[in-house]
Amino acid sequence: MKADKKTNPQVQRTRELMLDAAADLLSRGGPEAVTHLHVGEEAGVARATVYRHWPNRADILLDLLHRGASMDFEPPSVDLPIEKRVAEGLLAAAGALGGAAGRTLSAMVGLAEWDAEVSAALEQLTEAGPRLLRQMLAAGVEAGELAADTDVDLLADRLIGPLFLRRLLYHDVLTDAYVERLVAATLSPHLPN
Amino acid sequence: MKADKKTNPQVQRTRELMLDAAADLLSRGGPEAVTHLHVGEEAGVARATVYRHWPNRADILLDLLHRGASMDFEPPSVDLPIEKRVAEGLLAAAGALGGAAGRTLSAMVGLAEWDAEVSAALEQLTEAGPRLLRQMLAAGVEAGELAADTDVDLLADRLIGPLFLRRLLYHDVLTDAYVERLVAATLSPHLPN
DNA sequence: ACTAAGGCGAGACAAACTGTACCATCTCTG
DNA sequence: CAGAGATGGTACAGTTTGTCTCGCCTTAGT
Repeated sequence: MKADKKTNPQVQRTRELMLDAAADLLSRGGPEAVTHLHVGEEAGVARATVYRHWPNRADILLDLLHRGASMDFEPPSVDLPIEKRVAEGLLAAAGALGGAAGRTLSAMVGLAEWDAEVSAALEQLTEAGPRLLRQMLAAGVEAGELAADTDVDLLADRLIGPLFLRRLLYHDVLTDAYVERLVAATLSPHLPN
Repeated sequence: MKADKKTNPQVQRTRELMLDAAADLLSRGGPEAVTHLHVGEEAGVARATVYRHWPNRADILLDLLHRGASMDFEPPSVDLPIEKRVAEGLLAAAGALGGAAGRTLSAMVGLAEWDAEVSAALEQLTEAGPRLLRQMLAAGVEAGELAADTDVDLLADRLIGPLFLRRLLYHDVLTDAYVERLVAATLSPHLPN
């Protein structure tokens, strides 16, 4: 037997080169710029090689998204009050949205509407952030920091929704002040005091 | 002189035919399906004619979006309490998002990130809904239905954001129950009672 | 180090798509 | 009715897409 595709260093090398090029193209020119031709040129790789790795253009984008799924947020220290913990998490998310991740997300939103696979990838990708937030909120409820009848899912939507709205639709920069005002306004009614 | 392009019925006829076809293509196959070739075939119009009306593909989409900018919402009756008025408006918006307008919006979000003209059109298009909502909220503040120190812009974001989040990112259907829970949770702390 | 398996580079190729030009025909305006 | 102009249909060159082949190079196992 020969080397497995997943361990062959030659395959991995060209694959990384091509994905780097594709990520750059996506960030600079949007999904339509990610073609086999462009990726090959940008990566210094034969066009046929790009086709060998990904028969369809959508496959390139999917791999790109799965690769960039490192949207992992650190759970903040538990010592802080719930407001600070939530604000910290949302600030990290807001920062990520401001960079390349925001552009990638825009691209995915536009693609996911008509491509089931991209839609599934988007679902998987966007689940990470909210899940951590829901865990934080659920912990807050359990600890009595939030009202016992709090609807955690809805509260998570109400915290994340405005950030996506301003970033994706309004193309606004998400300032720290905005996030803090949002957290304060959304969370304070649920606080016991 | 001959007829103006804007009043010539021949021009208007083919233009409407092509825009109808383009709208159908956009809804069924996304922005990439809207090509001069496809629009011509779908509209039963010569390909050259499509080029005569719009030299670039982006121009077709822009006209499509400006045409579909009839996202006008009726201001609800003033007799109802502020919660009901807001809920009514958001329910109308949620309904619109569930149909073709939602798909169009998805497409625009994906395009606006890399196309300044589409971005401007999106801004114009998405300003209508929030503006009416802000007016409703401002009227509520003025009438004493909402706390005097209410941040109207932020409150509007907090009402609209979750809807966009669930529709565009999670691909969920926006149920009436969800909208009502959202309005109740978001608005109740600002009510005077 | 040697060898066989297999990925890669380079090019050829047909097919489809893009953008433009031309002209005969049809429609609108006055 | 007549002229201006828009459309249909076709032709054309240039580009892009997808597939294939062949010789070279890297890799894994001996």
